[in-house]
Amino acid sequence: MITLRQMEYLVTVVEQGSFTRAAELLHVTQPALSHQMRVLERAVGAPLLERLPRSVRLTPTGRALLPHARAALADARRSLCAARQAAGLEAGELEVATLYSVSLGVLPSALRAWRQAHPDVHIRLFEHRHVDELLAAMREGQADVAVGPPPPDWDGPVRALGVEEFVVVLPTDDPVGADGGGRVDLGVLAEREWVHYAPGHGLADLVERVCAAAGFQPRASVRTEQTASAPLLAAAGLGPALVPANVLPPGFDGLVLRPDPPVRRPLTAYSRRGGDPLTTAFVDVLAREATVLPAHLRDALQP
Amino acid sequence: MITLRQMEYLVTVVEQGSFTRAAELLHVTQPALSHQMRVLERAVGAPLLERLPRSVRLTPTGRALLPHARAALADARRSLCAARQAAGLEAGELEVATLYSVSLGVLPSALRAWRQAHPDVHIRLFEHRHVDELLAAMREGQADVAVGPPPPDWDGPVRALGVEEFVVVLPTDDPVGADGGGRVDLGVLAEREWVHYAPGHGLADLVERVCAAAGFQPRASVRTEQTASAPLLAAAGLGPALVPANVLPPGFDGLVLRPDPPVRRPLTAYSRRGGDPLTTAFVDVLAREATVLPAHLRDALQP
DNA sequence: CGTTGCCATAAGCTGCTCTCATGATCACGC
DNA sequence: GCGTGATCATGAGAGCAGCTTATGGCAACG
Repeated sequence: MITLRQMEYLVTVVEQGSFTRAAELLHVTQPALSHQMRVLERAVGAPLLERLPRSVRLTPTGRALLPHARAALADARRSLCAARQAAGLEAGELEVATLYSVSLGVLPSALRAWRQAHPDVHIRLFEHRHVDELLAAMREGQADVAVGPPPPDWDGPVRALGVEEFVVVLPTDDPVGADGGGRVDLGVLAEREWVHYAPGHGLADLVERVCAAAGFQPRASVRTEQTASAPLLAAAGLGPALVPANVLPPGFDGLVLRPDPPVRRPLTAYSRRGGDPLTTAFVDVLAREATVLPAHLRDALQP
Repeated sequence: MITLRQMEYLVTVVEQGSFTRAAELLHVTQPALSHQMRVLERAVGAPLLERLPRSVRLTPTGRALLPHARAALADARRSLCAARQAAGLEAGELEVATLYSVSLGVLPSALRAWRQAHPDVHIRLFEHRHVDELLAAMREGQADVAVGPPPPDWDGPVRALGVEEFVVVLPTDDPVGADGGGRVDLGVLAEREWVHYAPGHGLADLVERVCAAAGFQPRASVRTEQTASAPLLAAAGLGPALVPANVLPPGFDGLVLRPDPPVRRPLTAYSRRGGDPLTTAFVDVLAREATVLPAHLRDALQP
């Protein structure tokens, strides 16, 4: 059975007159494209393309097939478009409220998937420094959906997205990393000066609460407003920082330790009751695509 | 990206009003169908089907999508049809000449694949008892393509299909099978009465030739005109038979031994020069699909 | 003649598509 | 009300398809 993908590949090769350029456009490698064209030719039973040294041209067989291939691709696009219009998903604007750290760590992958599936639905993002701010804004009707910790006394739909894990960041050569098997008792860092968050920043409260549970109040070497700065400053030697694991990029150059006991924060997507199809669809994409615990740290953080 | 298969599945479910019946028609299981409908609904972002206890009905979203799905499927079929018509592959008659044993062992799988891909191209089969007969018929222009051993002094295209392996068949409890590790020196069977082939049958010559090389002339308990009978008669105890491995069905109830030295016969597809697209396409299918060495004996027969 | 451009092929990895097994829900008949 | 049958959903596992990386072959060009 020939596939829409094969037809799309053929159309692109013909338009570009080159396997190599078509492969680039399609975001696959040339051998994959070459192979699929062969598969398609075998399904038909005759060559569709004539490979010339510096170009590619259609055979008469290929010329007969091409317009129907284009039509099939157009029909497939129209089927999706018509279905989405019927479901109210084709266009519009979706308002998303969240925390700074979430918009840095968890959201990007979900937003990427969403834009791919719904290119004409605009996203408007509201960022908040603190959990309480976020909830208050939602109660006042700020956005269609919020992404944050479970909201107390919320009467609309609440969808669990996963549990964020916090990690301690230090320079690669910090002596605390020499033993402990990738874990650290926060009490060991009681005398350090910490990379802390600015007052009113949601993670400041979390750091205070966690250190208090470990028996000390952290002194700050620096207080940052930007979640993304904290791991960089810590790796540079300004002191330990406690950050959500999901804000660390792959290949982050620093010492990453798990606090013992673990510091975790569940994340949810919550919206108002009687939500529209767009919001529902977005929450579905979030639940599927949000990178709450990034793959490159998942193995290291599991018990 | 939604696929033609998903659309085909949806159309069939809607026409049948039942996942179970649609799955039967499509020759897949119900869970596969159920899963693909879910995948499609996720790609769209909204339900397409409403599952009722004894039936299935379309949602408004599904109703919007369906006509375009039908159109895409129709365009895909037209693309294949148009391409094949341009290539001269859509209809017609193909004449195939071969040996009795080949039409029994090697050809069926290739013909099955051919009929699937080219349902409107009729096959006319000419069977011959002997290699020389086959070649003479082809020289006289009998068929479009012949399947048999390499033809001497043939001036058209010759395509190798693989090498047939011959095996000795005996009853399961024959003492020759007790040692030898699945192999047998034909000389050991010199005093036996053989299940032989009728004079003029191509395999009669081959048996005579092979036994002469082992130093004896076989006596015949029976001479059969039918290649398919030989293994059955041998397994029933009328004597050893030498048959192409590919005529043995899976689960054949008999002792199967490899002659030592091995007895092999290459097979080719040969046709006249300047052959038409249909013949070329058929030879391609043959080269890909012909079961020269069946999978269930392949491991046992390898060195 | 050497270099560059471009497609084909092989090997290996990952994700998709299927099957089988099982569970949940509903309708129907006794 | 209970048992049975029909039907779709979900989970686990196997095999296959589709991809990537590496490499080779061929033709054109300087």
